[in-house]
Amino acid sequence: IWAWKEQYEKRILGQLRDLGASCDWDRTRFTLDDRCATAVREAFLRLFQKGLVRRGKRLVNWDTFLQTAVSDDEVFHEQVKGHFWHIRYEVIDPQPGEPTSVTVATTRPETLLGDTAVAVHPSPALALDAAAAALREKRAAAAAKEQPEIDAAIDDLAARRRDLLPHLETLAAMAKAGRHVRLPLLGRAIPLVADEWAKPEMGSGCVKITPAHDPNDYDVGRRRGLPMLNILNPEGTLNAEAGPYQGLTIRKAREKVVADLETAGQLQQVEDRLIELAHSDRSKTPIEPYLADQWFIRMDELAQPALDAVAQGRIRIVPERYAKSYLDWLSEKRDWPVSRQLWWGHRIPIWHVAGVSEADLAKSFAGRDTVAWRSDEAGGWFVCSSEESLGTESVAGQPLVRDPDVLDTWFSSALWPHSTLGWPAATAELETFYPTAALVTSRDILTLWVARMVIMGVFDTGEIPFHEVYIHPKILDRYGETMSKSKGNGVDPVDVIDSLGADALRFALAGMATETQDVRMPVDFQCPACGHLVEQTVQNRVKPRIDCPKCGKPFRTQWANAAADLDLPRGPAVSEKFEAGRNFSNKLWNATRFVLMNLEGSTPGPLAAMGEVSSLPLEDQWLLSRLASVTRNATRAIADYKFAELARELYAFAWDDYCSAYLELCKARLAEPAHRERAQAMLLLGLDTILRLLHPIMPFVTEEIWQHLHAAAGGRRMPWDDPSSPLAESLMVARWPVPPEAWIDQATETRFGTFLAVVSAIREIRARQNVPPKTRVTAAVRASAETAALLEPMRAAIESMAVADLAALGPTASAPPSAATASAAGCEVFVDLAGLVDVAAEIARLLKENEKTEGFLTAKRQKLANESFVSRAPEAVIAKERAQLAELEDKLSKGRAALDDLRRRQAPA
RNA sequence: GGGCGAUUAGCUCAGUUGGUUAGAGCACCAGCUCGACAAGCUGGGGGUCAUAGGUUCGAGUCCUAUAUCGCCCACCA
Repeated sequence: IWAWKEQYEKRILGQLRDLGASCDWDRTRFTLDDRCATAVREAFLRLFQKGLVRRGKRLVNWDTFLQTAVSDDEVFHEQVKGHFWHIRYEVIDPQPGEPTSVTVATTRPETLLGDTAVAVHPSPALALDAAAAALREKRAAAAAKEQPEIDAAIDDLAARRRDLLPHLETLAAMAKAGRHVRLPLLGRAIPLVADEWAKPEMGSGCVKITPAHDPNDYDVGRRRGLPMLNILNPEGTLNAEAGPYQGLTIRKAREKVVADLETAGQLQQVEDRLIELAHSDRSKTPIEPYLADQWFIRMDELAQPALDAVAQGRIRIVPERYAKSYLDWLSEKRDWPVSRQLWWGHRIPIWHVAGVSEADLAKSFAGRDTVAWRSDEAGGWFVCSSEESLGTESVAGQPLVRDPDVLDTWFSSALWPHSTLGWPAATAELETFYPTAALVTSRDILTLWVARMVIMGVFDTGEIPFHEVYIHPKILDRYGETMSKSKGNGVDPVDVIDSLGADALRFALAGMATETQDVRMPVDFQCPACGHLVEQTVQNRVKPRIDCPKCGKPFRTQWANAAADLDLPRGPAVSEKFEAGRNFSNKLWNATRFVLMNLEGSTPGPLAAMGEVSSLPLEDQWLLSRLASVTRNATRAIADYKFAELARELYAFAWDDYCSAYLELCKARLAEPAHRERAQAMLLLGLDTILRLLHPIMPFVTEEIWQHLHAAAGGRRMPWDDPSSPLAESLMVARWPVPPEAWIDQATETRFGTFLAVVSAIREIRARQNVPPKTRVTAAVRASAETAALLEPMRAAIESMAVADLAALGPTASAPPSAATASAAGCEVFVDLAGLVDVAAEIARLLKENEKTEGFLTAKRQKLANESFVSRAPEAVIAKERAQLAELEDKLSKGRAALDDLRRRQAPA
């Protein structure tokens, strides 16, 4: 929304400026009256009444075309051709041996009308030495070809030291003695001051000081207690301070000042040079630094409770490291400038009235606690009120004139937690929902927004506004830059929703929400004609239309505005990042189709009565164990704001465990009437649980599936559902799963892992021997008696999943005469390929495999031979290493035997 | 100038209190349309964990320095 608003604003203002229009803010400004306006006025009045609102001065970036201050991020710098004017200021009553004038150089000669001092460095010799030392250091570190340039600079400094230093020393002494110079053209006497801002290594070593129109000069002015003269009117003409130049525009004034200096003989030199000039992003007009009266909120008292809330842990910031920047920033207790010169916003509820006494005010507003006032220290009064209609009143015949400024957008935002609940009225919502639970936001507004919400929440209600603050990562573009309105590198989420779905978007975003990392998201434009992906680059990302490099047809982008562009088909900005989410939705949908298809003819009821877990088949015990541990991990991930972990855990469980393993196993069971019912129940249990766990990050597809399940299996109950009430109408209000911890069994998961490894080993042999998928093979598994015993019940499953007949399973199982081998989880797997086997390929693979095993074995032996490892490492670690060593030795000997076997077989051929 | 963070596969990212052979998705290679799913299935290749030191039996993980990048703040940290 922000980006769009900016685009419109820029376009409109740019066109106005091109037409030579001027801007009258009093007519364009309007006040915002939303449900928060009352809260804003009330909160401001309370601050005013407590003496926490003050009037003060501030140097702002002034846009003379818009007649408004712009914030730092609305400023861009551009090199322009300009001049450097060297101007002579005469010294008043020079003593013998003193110079009669000083020379300063400026790119903005008209600002001399606002000069209130000329500065020289207090100790020029030291400053020159420091500069020379810095250059020598730089020379030592610099590459050879840069050195001549640095040498020249060092020589220049030496020359300055010789020729200019005595002069500068004299000036520094004069500054300390309180001498003055005469301001050209206006004739005012201004002091010569000593300040480090004047650089002896640059120019004449002297610098003019215009505190009201230059940030550095403003600092000097504050340090030296200089007067600050604003010589500009808001629209960029000179004001009465400029004397004879009053009423001229800056440009005209500059021409006239230069001409007059020339006439007066005070212009010594004019240099051409390129100048880095700040421009307003909104109007493209050069920025004028401008000293303006602003409203401030005093922070000294207000900040402390907000500081304490985080320091004492009543507000928890996640990730924790951000608490530091919050505390550091608040502890400065810097006053908050709240007035803004914008064309929309909440208008400051302060009116000004002059020519009345305090008694008049007291009489006019007698008995009204909605009005407060304070002297403006110039004979008038500032009146603050929570009543919007105050401006229609008058005091002793004098009008109340409202302050033209609006409040900083963060002022109303600071009230958000309580104003949206109805404050200042004591509503039921406020009572029920305040303080809120968690605030989720981006780290760059931690101070701007979060800290101020805490401050204002505590000030207005006496309570902190929330207990936890979650700072989420930011998405960057392919170059690692923050997506921003001015760069135009944003992605419209609606494009993603249109092409891949809202769940794909949300799932992918959750997957990106890791604790530390900001995420790069390369984006492409998708050609609507041919589907070709056009990489979004710095060049094309701000264009309203792009010609597809493949099919040549043009399409429009999100920036299209002209009628001709708007007629083109839209080329959405897409990213493959979201495809995994779309594919996952699809996978869930298809798995559901399988379950529904196999539920036909059954009417599932409560699933609680499944009997002793230990009496269930291995795969069912395994599913329950996985279900319980995944649920536990997912629940914890949500509580800890670890959304990426949540997404990964559920993706892996649903796809690999539920679909690839369990669902495949069920195909055989569903075909047998004796096992069908239990398989149906277990499939439902798994799917239902997955839906509930996924719902927070994939709300739409899970709800849709839930509704379908309602039709087919509305009578089902999970063990954690209330058996006496009907199943939840919507997934949104269904109970979060709470499987018993007792379901979790590590031994079961390990055993099931062995089974999967055996299946995988047979499949691997098939793949590398290019056995067609439907061709049945004969396999044998040599395993310890213990392993064989637990694999025996899975025999049918192995056979169906690996498309194999298991000829032998046990410690004595032997390799068929012509076999390919593989090892899996301590078992040896043989596949009889009778004549089909590619012996040469098998030998090559075994050689490679054995070599790899030997490598590990050598490393392992060395480790265990290392005296310091064996004596210092924990017992468990050493035992583990020994077990691995034994396993590797076993694997190698089997590998070598298989190799010998194959070589013998190959020899006769 | 101050502070915070990052650097791991071609790309985008995980990696728990230091302990098996560092993982995922996409991309890549080979083979597959079997009644859930080609947006899929099965298998595979691919990494000196930015660089240099240090601590440790053991470092992607801890410490120091360097380089590069990002962000916030800047008269006051």
